[in-house]
Amino acid sequence: MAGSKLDPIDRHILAELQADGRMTNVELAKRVGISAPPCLRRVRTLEESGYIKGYHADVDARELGFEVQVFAMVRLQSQAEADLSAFEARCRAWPLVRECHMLNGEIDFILKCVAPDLSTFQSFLTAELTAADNVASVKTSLVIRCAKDEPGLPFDVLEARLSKSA
Amino acid sequence: MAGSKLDPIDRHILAELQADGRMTNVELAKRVGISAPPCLRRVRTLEESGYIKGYHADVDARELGFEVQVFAMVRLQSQAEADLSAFEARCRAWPLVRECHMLNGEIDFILKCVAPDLSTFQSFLTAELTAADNVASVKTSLVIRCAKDEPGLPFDVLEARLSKSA
DNA sequence: GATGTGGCGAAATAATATTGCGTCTGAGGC
DNA sequence: GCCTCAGACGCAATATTATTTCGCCACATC
Repeated sequence: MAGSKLDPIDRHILAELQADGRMTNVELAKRVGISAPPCLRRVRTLEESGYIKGYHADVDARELGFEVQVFAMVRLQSQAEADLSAFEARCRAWPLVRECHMLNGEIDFILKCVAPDLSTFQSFLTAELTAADNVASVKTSLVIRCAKDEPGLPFDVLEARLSKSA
Repeated sequence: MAGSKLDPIDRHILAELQADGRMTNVELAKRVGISAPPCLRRVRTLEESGYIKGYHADVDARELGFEVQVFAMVRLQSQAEADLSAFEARCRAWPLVRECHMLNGEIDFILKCVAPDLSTFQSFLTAELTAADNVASVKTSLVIRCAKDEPGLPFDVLEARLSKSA
């Protein structure tokens, strides 16, 4: 099973750094119950082995002037691999598109977009997204409000699972 | 306009910390072109005023055993505020639900969910989500692959906008 | 029971964060 | 035009943290 190369201390470290990525190493060591040097070694190992992909400040979108958040459900005309890849590459190049997931079912892609205001998004939608090659249809839904936006993963679910299989 | 209380250096700090939240203050100061003490003062101010909501390690979901990611489109029977809030509260309590956004249009909510495997998600879907009070219908779409998942905001868009209005 | 591997922690050192303070610049009042 | 003051800067000093070094112990292998 994936993740089983990690011991409980490693998972504890990941959970703590997921919750507060700027915690000092001494504080982290205290919380997971080991001393600072081995704790730092574990963190470095987790970083190098890819368990930790990076650290990011969580910046308030509204405060910064990004008032609008939109989900766009995209259907393509062709689902040939070359066409899927081409669309993904286009998404990566659009700064307003923050996430692009390929889905099963009738919708091919779901995009999470941000914009400073509605007109900026509308311009993007009509001039770029809908107009792009191979795009059959785009259905957009404005985010009215956000009830939950937890970064990362539920470590409690993971722990429960591992204790069962043990 | 929102964000205009920030000068270019502040925005530069936000952009850098969004890209690498664990950058040392001396490195950050070097990049934004001021000395360390005022740089740290600015970071603290940005944290206290809520521009920076927190810092998080980005943990690899697959490596940790979360193989499955799903978007769930939920419609409710009643859209009265009390019923909306009740559903949101339930979402906050479900660990597999990482994001819950209220949308305009025919879909009331979109949920981003993770799970260790498909059967775990199916159990959650049938026993919890679909079975919850006031839920009229749930349409789920499995994420086949993720082409883009950028944390945070496009600062280049913001800078372009501000330079135009100047 | 010898031996090697891996992880731990104490101590020392290097780097970083943080505080205190003197200086400069720009806005507003006289 | 000049004075004053608030805000922000940078230097230098100090406190805290990160990082390296090294010896010790537990466990698995033979």
